[in-house]
Amino acid sequence: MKLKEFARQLGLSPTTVSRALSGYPEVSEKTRKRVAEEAVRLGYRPNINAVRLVTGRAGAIGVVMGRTAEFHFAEFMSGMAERLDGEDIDILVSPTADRDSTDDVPLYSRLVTSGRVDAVIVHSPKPNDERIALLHRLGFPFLVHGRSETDVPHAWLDIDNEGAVRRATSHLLDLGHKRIAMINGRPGRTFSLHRDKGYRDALSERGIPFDARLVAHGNFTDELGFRFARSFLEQSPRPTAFVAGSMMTALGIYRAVRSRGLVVGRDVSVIAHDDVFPYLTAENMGPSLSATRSSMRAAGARSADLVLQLLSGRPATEIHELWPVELILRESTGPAPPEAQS
Amino acid sequence: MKLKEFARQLGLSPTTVSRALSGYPEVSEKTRKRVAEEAVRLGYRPNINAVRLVTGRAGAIGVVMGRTAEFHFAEFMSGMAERLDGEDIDILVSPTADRDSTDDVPLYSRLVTSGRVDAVIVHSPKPNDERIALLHRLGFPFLVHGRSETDVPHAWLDIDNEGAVRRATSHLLDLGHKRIAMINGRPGRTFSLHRDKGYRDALSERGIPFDARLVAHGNFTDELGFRFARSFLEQSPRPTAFVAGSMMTALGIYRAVRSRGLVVGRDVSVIAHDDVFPYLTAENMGPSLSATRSSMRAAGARSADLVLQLLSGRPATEIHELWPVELILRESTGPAPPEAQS
DNA sequence: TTGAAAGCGCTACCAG
DNA sequence: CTGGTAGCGCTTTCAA
Repeated sequence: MKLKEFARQLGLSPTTVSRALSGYPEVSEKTRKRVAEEAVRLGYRPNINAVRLVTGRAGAIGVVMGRTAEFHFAEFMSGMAERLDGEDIDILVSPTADRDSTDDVPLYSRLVTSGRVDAVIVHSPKPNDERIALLHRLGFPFLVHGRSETDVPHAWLDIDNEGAVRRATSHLLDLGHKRIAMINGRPGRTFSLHRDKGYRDALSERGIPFDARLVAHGNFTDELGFRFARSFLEQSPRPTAFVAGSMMTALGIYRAVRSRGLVVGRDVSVIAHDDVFPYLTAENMGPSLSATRSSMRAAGARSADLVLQLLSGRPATEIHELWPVELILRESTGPAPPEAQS
Repeated sequence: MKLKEFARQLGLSPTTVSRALSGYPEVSEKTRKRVAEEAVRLGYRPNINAVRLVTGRAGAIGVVMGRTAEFHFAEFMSGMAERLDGEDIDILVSPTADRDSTDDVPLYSRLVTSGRVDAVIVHSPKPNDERIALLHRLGFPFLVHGRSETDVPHAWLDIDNEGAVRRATSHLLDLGHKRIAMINGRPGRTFSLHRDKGYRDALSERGIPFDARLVAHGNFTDELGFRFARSFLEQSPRPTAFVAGSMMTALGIYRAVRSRGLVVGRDVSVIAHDDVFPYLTAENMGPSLSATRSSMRAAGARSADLVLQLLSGRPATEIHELWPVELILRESTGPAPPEAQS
């Protein structure tokens, strides 16, 4: 059913029907109501592609899915979907075969010029991120999930990675730990750098020297968590505590600790960052995992919300949100073992 | 830059340019080449919404993201993206706030009539799935990832869940296990039913009676894996082996086994289904996890491929693929402990 | 408050 | 092989 046909059945002009459906003020309440009801009854829905052509809006927000970050990503998108429900805005996942293409500049370029999306969300930026520069140059609306250090003004939403890790590390120091290892995220990303900073600052506050041999960077996989933890535990004296970038990393660390005949929470303490997954919970690990905690789903929902604001004209320079991170203590953290105290 | 303007700069008609860019055969090779080069040079890209309006194609494949299945889902989508790269077809994730909305019929209905997508992929069907009936009724192209038992002819891609679990169970029986528990997926879904069947058939082949107290159904989370495994292990005699529906479930089982002071691979054997995640690997669990294995990413890529075939006219009735599943034995499986043999 | 008509940018039919 | 042109279905001036 087309607009023309539908309008004729109502005895109205296409103009009036269009206005009624779009909620324009100049249509009488009575007419609007009638149109709305009949649309449902007769199953009339405007052709979305015609609407898009004429309005110039794509009706979608673009995201680029990198191969490495995807278990976070699904949660984020889920949150977006939650917020976008009923908004008539879609989420467009940009196809790419690239391995680590979250920062594939040509891809963003294509996405923007293709007219498929009204805005894009940039994930895991670097301090000096080319994607941000590109998007700004093109004058295209975008929101950064994370932070960069670019001069370019832009909208962003981030969690306080630095503060979270500082607190986690300080807490371990409070417990008497002196050799604290950190298995951080991909090198070069701002969130990893912020976490590095939080870690170093906490150490230096207590006058504990930074030891580069206790810090590693890489993707958030159980595999790397295990490998790095194994190698750290071979040092002498070995670390008595770990700060980990993700739940998957923590799984690897737990396994490494056990494989050395040690016990998590007694011989070795672990604090990880928990993005709050429905299928893998810090509380349910054995022993339950102390964690810095911030919901990826909530970030996705709020990001969608902010993009919507951006699209309705709120200046990007006004849109900056830094979320605090909770530190939740469970069984995986305990006092440093006596032999390490000495 | 619009087509008209671009064509004028080339000294050609819009018609010819359009045809050249779309690869129509009636354009001379020379002209086509020139047009293609100039398009890149001048940065001309057809307005996608105009193309969509006039062709009636949406240029996107729709997927509905359920809240519960999402860690599989990201892998699947990643695979789709891999295949769709360069095809000028997007993946559209349909926004929904519903908890378990993978089979939200009104949602599919809206998705189809909205004109946003050319085809949809249906996940985790039930034997008699309403979504399939709906899509068939509407005459809309779709591919089912999984199987149903409906009479409606349709395209599908599935893995051999029944065979996989039959082999896993048989293997455990070969090892002397007699009380084998199964923690399966969501009740009512065809894949869960197929796995149930594989399990029961393997038992009955050996004349071992089916015991409903050893089977549970639910979402694939570590939490449920743990809870079910705990409760099974409280039985007397307790099960000496588990068949698990997912890696997350297996994590929960491992923890439950350990929490009872038992050892996986010695006191209790575990085989799980592994969808092959980059961030959590069966091989890296402790002990390494024996698994039935089939790549979700590969399924996503192939599904996208099949949808493309569907859209280019291949009959849905021809598109049926059943993928075999590997059984990979690692350390989590071993002979039934002697006391259980008796 | 309602309607007529001019496009949005492109494809595809029909001519040449 | 190339070009003119009629729409695709809708929104939005402008006029009534």
